[in-house]
Amino acid sequence: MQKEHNLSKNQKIIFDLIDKSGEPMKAYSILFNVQKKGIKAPLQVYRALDKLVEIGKIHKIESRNAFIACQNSSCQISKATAFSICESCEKVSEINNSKLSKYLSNFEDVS
Amino acid sequence: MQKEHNLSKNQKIIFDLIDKSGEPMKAYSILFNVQKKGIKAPLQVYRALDKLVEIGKIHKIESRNAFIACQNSSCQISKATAFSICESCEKVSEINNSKLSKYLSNFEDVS
DNA sequence: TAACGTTATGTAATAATATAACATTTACAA
DNA sequence: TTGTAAATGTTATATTATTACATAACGTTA
Repeated sequence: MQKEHNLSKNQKIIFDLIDKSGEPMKAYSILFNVQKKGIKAPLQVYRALDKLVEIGKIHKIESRNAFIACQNSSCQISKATAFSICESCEKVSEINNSKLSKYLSNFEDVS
Repeated sequence: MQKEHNLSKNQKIIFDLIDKSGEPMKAYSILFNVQKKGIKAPLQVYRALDKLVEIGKIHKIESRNAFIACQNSSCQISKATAFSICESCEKVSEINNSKLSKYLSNFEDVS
């Protein structure tokens, strides 16, 4: 089990949005969606996103510059995450493969 | 063996620069470095980078917005590439693990 | 509860990364 | 030699992310 984190106001607004959407969301799209809740500037979004990534509630899909809620919050896979991304429909899924996550977790560069 | 590609002028200039550097290079750093060779605009750089990625001569490190020469140009690993990135020194290495590349190559999302 | 350190927030400006749109030139096979 | 795809050149602009600085809220512990 992961440590319980009390999300701050902005963090909660932004996490809820991403979690409900179920798919990767981009920072400025998030910004647009939360403006009615008083979040007005990119930095407010990026700060919340940074924190949410840090505590493992969301992941950044680097190749898309987008953020998605973690699907494995109760297990340790969240520390070694990989995604599949369909090249035609763009559907993103968190890969759930214990061998892969073990390999990534234990990875040491021996070069 | 991979198909032989004849690089165009801009592609060759940019590939040579990345290949010689031996580490990930960012697009605007590349641009700065090739201005004396007549490449003056971001788009000229991005177009060459796109093509070089497409033919497998370089990889994009998505989390760094940077490009590095492929270290496996003569084998099929180049189609299923992963990198290790040191979190303190930033050193990047292309992972060479046949089981991993086989897993990635054969990956099918069954969800 | 007062004082302190830490975390979160607010705001403006700007840096860094990437693409759109359009015109022209080059390479090369039919 | 000409038709076509690939590559190039150029300007403008869109998108993504950070710097810098000020203020407020939270939690601890003296």
